[in-house]
Amino acid sequence: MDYEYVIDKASFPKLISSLKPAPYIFLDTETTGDKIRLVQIGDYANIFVIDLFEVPEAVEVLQVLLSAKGIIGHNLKYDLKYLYRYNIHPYATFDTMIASQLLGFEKLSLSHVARVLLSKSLDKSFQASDWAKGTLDREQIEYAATDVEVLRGIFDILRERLNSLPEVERGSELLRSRTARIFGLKNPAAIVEMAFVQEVAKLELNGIPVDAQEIEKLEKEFGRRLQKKMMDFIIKHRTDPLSTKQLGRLLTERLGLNLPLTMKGNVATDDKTLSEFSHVREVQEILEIRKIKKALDKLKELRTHIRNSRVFPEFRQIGAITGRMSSSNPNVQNIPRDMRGLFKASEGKVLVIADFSQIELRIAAEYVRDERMMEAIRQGRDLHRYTASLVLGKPETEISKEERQLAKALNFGLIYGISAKGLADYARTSYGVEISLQEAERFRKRFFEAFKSFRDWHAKVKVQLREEREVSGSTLLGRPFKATTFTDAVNYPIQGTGADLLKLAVLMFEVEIKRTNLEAKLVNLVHDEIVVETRKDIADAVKACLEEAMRKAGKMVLRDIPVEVESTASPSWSK
DNA sequence: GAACACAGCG
DNA sequence: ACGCTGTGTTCT
Repeated sequence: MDYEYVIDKASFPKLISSLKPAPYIFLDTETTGDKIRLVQIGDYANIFVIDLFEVPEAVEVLQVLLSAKGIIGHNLKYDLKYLYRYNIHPYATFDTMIASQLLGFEKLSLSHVARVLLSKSLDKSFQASDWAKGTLDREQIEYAATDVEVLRGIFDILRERLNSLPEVERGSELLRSRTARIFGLKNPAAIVEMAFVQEVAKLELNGIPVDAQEIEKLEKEFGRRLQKKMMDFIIKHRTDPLSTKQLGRLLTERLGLNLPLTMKGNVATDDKTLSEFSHVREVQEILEIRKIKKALDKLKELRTHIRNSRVFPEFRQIGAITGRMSSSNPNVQNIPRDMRGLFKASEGKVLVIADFSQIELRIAAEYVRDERMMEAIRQGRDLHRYTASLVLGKPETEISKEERQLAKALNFGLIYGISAKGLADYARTSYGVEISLQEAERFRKRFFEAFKSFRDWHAKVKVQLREEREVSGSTLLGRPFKATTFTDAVNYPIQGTGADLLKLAVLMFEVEIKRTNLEAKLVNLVHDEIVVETRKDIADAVKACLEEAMRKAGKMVLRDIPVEVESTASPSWSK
């Protein structure tokens, strides 16, 4: 393998002139704590290993060179977070790890992907070597250069595979984007994911502002309250309220409650089960302790991650099989609604919060092209009320609250893969609507008579599963999926299209913000919601930008029905 | 350390 | 009934 180790300014002219013609550059970095030691860059003919400890001046070369280039790397989020710190902003990105994930790989390390695609084994033992030492070994530099060589090989194959995915009608605008043109990409979902890598890197760098003092105060307060309640409970019942095993014995053997069993044959003591016995004192005590415990856990989780009045969660770009993101350390996608006020913008700033209304139902309607539901959405009707009126055969004005709730469960059933039993359970546990299995079956039937395209779709999926044991398909932007159960097969395309839409909306927002010269920080993404931090004085303009971006994305993904966006600007995340 | 139960979110 | 993560207890 041919490479050049750059430790002197004298190498710059050669580096610049040889890489200048390349539209994209393969890139990797080796880092020490908060510093970059090596930047490996190359095209199909050259590899340069730049030692920034030896020639820090190379940063300026990289700033200029990469500002006009696409970069290709494995897990680029990692490299970008460093590069941004050095004010190096590549023009476009292609992440081979994300590409692999999109194509269904489960093991994602560069060495595994290289082994599968190139039948080449990679020695990764140097990755953890000492990159901070004065003079690097020849082996270390060679190892660093190898990564670029591997990237060349897997990029060509991954691009080819992405471009071989079945074509979709939506998102043709994306084929003119810089990402599509530079890397030669044809699949809209892949184009979105590749550009989105930069957004995830920024999201992680931005962090989310919190009220650190309030979190600490509440944690102490909840800690005291929990301790007291726990003590009382343990003394009174000689039972640990956090042990479901002991709890099961107390509730059934000693208190005589008739509780159902869990899958593994334990006594079920979850919230839904116990809510039927809320007249029992002990049950009230348990539920109260659980509530406080949960709040305390969340406060603790947040507190342990606070730095400078912010938390910096890790976001996995494709965290769910459907393409949704996930968040951890701390998880900021499952913050209890009544704790969102703890996420506070600092003085002079606000959070702009926007979400898509009923987005999955809208996606489902267009995905299966159910004319009746699409028309109802176009007319801006209350969809749950409308469904209730069709299923029950009476005017919308006569639909009771309970009937609307039942219809809501039916509509959700579309997204999750409905069954009569599932419907009855869900209506009871989530909405307190009690219906028999026969009634549930009747409602389901009426529902599918009203929305025939959904009936046909579900039937088709079932046949396909029986015959082929699996369903392969794609979201509206062409994100591929494979499902082996009915519920997955009907849910994946809907949830997946929702993921496509949110990511595209964030990209459009970025474009809109640049165009209008506004300043705004993306701070959280929660499946159908975008949270942005900005200065108070420009909040209205940023809010308009965000709404506009989300609507534009909505029009690209759903061509035949409107999306609706709700937004507010507020000092905190709560509304 | 793995598996399970629970609880929070969309 | 779909998709996640964090914490705690219990099993192996």
